[in-house]
Amino acid sequence: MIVPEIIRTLPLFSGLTEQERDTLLAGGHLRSCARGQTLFQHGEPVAHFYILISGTIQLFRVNAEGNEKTVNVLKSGQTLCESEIMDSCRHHRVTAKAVDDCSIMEFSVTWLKDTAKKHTPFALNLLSLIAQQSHLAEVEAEHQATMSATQLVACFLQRMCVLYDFDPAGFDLPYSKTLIASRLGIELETFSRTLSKLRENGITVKGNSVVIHDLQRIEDFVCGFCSIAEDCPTHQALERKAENSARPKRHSH
Amino acid sequence: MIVPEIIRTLPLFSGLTEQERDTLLAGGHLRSCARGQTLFQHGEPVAHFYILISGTIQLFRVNAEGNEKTVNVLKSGQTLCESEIMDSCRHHRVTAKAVDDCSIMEFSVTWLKDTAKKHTPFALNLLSLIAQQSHLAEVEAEHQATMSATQLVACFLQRMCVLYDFDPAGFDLPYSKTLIASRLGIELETFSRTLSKLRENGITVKGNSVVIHDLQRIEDFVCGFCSIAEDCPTHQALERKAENSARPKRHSH
DNA sequence: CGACACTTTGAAGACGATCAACGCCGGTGG
DNA sequence: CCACCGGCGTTGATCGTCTTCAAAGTGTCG
Repeated sequence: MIVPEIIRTLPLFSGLTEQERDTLLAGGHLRSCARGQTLFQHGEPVAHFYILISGTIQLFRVNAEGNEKTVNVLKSGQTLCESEIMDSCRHHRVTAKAVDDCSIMEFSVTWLKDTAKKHTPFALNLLSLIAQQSHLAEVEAEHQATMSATQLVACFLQRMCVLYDFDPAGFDLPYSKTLIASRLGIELETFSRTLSKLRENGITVKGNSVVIHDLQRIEDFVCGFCSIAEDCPTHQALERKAENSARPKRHSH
Repeated sequence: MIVPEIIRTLPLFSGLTEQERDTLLAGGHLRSCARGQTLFQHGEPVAHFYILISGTIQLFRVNAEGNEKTVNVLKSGQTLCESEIMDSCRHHRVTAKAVDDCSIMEFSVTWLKDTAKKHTPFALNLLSLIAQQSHLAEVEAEHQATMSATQLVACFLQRMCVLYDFDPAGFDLPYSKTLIASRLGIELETFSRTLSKLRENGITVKGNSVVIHDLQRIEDFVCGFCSIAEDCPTHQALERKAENSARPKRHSH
């Protein structure tokens, strides 16, 4: 079997030999999921662990009123259902839907549990992964409770640069504004209005293209409230980015 | 060493022999933390893993404006810092302060990491614990984004009954309204005002004492928006409580 | 009794949701 | 080729909710 490049560099498998990793990976199989298709639905039994190879997946819940709340939007290299499985949760807590055409590696529930049991490094990597997610979720809950819509959007654009390795000086939104608004728990109209306010704070958004003119200013705007400051991974990653772009670049295009 | 009762029943140590567990526990020591004292501060190096034996601990962050946001309030049997440690986060992401006088078991960072490495069942229990926390944090973020202040409070009072094993038909708030409001990310004044609205929905709060007159009504009020429905642990636990109280009780006091 | 922490209540203002209208674009079908 | 449509995003007006500031009420402990 051909191991996709993205899986080779996954922190989840670090500390294992290539042989071990490849044997483990043979326990899964590649499947694809077309744009708009549902991978699994809220309430269905949890049957698989997934690694997203390419494409974008939206995780959401529908409440009694029929409103969708997007819980997360995943990109290649991210995983699905590890939390449900390790928590021995029998039914899916969210619906997963492909935003783009996706290719996905699929493993059984027992594969994940057994691998965690048999390979200590894997269990520790998984622990680290879930601990990080847990932290992100906590921070998000805090943000939702304390930040204004404008700050939420600014913070989101910042994180975008880190997660997708975008250049703050100019990048394109990787998915629709409707989806972003739903992800941030605000209405599309509110989202749209924050963009004009951000223009006064040094972020220009025109169509899909974003330019963050003054990274420092935005950090102050967001992190004054974010209060995670020096230990915030986003903050650190952005600082590294700022350092790099301060230096002359080797290969320009 | 005397092992506190609360630790014996901790899910974290399930799957280990009593011998193994006691040997492990010998690696920690008991300490106390007086009311108002700080156990550790945001930004300090992470040095320990803690299990709270008795008392109440507030986890909070202070932002640039000097506002406190309470991230969590812990009771006996709950643990501190497992997430930071497994995530190899070097500095504390929150401040921990004793609300009551507390007694705490303290372990070194390496104790936790080594135990997870050497005892697979412990690693899996830890994985499950962190996965649960991660889920709770996700749900909380969703609630913060979608529920009104009144719903947040109703939901909080429900959960209280489960976490503290209170009888919904009458119980006392285990800590101050100021702390609860800070925990829910709303202002004390707003919290106070929601209580009158809840009276119209079948919850009476007078001073510290709470009576939930109609559990079903509150569930509809909250879970219509909560949308976690059948798979929500809170929901399930409440159902069990309702079943139990429907039956005549064996030992009344 | 008075000091103090905690809580409640009132009034004003800010912010986001909602409803409605419109502009923009890509596709489809006549 | 143009007319029509549907999905997506913007803008305006209005309304309800939460915050903020101010003042007063409650309770406890010395």
